[in-house]
Amino acid sequence: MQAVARPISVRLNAVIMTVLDDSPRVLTVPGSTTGDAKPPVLPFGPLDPDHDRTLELGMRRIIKEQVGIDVGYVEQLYTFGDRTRDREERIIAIAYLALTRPTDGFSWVDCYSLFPWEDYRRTTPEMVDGTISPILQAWAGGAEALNERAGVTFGIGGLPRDPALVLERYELLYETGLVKERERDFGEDPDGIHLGVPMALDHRRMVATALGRLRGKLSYRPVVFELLPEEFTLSQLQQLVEALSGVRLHTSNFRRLVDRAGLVEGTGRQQPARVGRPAELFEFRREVIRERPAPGLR
Amino acid sequence: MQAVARPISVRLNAVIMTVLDDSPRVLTVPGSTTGDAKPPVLPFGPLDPDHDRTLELGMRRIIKEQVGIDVGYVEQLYTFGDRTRDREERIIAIAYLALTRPTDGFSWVDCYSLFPWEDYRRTTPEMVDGTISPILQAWAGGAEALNERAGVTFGIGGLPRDPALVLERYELLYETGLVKERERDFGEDPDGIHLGVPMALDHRRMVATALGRLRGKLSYRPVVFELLPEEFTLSQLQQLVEALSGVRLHTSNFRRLVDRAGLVEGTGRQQPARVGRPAELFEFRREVIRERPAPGLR
DNA sequence: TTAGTTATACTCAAGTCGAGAATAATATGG
DNA sequence: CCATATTATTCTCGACTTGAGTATAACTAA
Repeated sequence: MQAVARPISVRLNAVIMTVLDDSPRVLTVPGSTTGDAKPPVLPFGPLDPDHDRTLELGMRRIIKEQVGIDVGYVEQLYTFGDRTRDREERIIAIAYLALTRPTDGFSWVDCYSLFPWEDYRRTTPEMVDGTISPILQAWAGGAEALNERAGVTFGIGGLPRDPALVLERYELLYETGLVKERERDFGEDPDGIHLGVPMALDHRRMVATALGRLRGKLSYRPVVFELLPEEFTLSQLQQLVEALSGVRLHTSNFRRLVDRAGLVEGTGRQQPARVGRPAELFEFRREVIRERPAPGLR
Repeated sequence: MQAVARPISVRLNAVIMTVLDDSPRVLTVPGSTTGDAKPPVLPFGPLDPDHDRTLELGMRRIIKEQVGIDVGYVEQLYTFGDRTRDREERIIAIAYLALTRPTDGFSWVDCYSLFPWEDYRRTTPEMVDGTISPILQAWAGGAEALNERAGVTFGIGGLPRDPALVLERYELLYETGLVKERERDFGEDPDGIHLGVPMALDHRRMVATALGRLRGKLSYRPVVFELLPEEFTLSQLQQLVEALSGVRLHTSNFRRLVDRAGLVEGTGRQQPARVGRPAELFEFRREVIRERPAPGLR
């Protein structure tokens, strides 16, 4: 009594990121979820098996059709395909990360509204010690067990915290029911504490994957320059890196690093004066790509 | 005059790796390619949309069915889906990396027979300076243009070479027609020089992705211990890392690193004596996972 | 007992990193 | 015109890490 196999549909999802007003942001589209609450939705669409020669070209086509922009940097992130409850078809979602300079007229969602526990630029977010730590401790059954995973992923208890573990932290909150999506997927604890703004489907997980990947890439690929204008100051560069990584950096050490890495070249020109000493304008040294196997800001 | 859309099939591919006789190896199955030459094939099978709850569980099922083993470490690598010529269906292949200790009775293919340009343990492989460098130079149109990409990916011309760029090097050889698969896919240059043992479909590309990922992971995840017995000597550990990374390491610096990283713990026991001074047996310190966010051998 | 072999420990200069302090060049408000 | 605030840029220095070489230890085989 073998039933007809459930159909599989392959879909491409775009996490288009930028940095705007000192925050990493992700592009969302109106979305058509039924019901009152309309959580943000990433651009996505089905693979066209006849016309999309490669997956990446298919992704670019969908972005062009839905958002109207040609993105520069595109990179495959991860393929999501866990079965979700009561769905007629099995969806395989191939997620891509794309980078673009900030463009007006789009709905750019602040990543730190999605993941408020990820922004350590001012101080440790209050919710980490105030909410996450005690709840994870109770969930894990005591401080001993907590350290097993939570301590090190969230950097609780004086342990060092790796900014790139964005996905690991999101997954941990998902498992403990601290994000709304858990309730939606399993019907658990509708009155529980829910942190951060939820998104449709597993889109927030995709953004977590993207931000984590991007943070990791900063140290060995010159990706930041995709987000900057042709000419920029070193302060702008530093603020961009701080926004993405969610930590504050020591200015003179950062400059030394940028300098030693050979990533930029002074133009001699100066930024139109505002207040304070005017800054020199720099540009990306493209040659660095041929000089070093892994150029970045580690 | 819209024809019926080409059907899409989703398949899971396993790159099951081990280290045997000082070589990284990948498990292949008999395969059923038509024709005389039977290039090695990776285990793969279709996703069962009704019964595989997650992609990873589907992959484990297929490995169990086809190879008969339960693998420990499993990680998603990449999803391949470029359209290949004259095929009725569009194949989306989700590739996974799995690690296992060496097991008898399987066809373990030496990765360095697939990628002979990747083993720098004795010396720079002869083919790099002898074959690859001049051909890439001619292809790129002079030394100047070569440096653009080839110089830095292959470490030609005194440039540093990153062992983790296995995929980038394979792709470059593919583009220049130096691997057999290029001829097969595009019918180019059947009499050209072809380096390394080819595999079926895009399986060699998958193995390149796997080896590159594994080399990268060595430095921030304690993956090597998946490949070692419960107790091992530091020499065994070093040889394993050398085999995977394809470079020779300075012994006392390696030991210092392992020690400082807190990865192992002496058992007090000694290895059954062979020749020379007997070595102490060590075991993996699992606690390291709770102590550091990214424990490994950088 | 000697030579060969493998394992393990010590040393040291060069380089890198983290943190703080000092100096420079502008605008603004008296 | 001068003091002050503000932002940019440079220096310094100790602690730590890295890369390479050298020395010593513990065994087997002859």
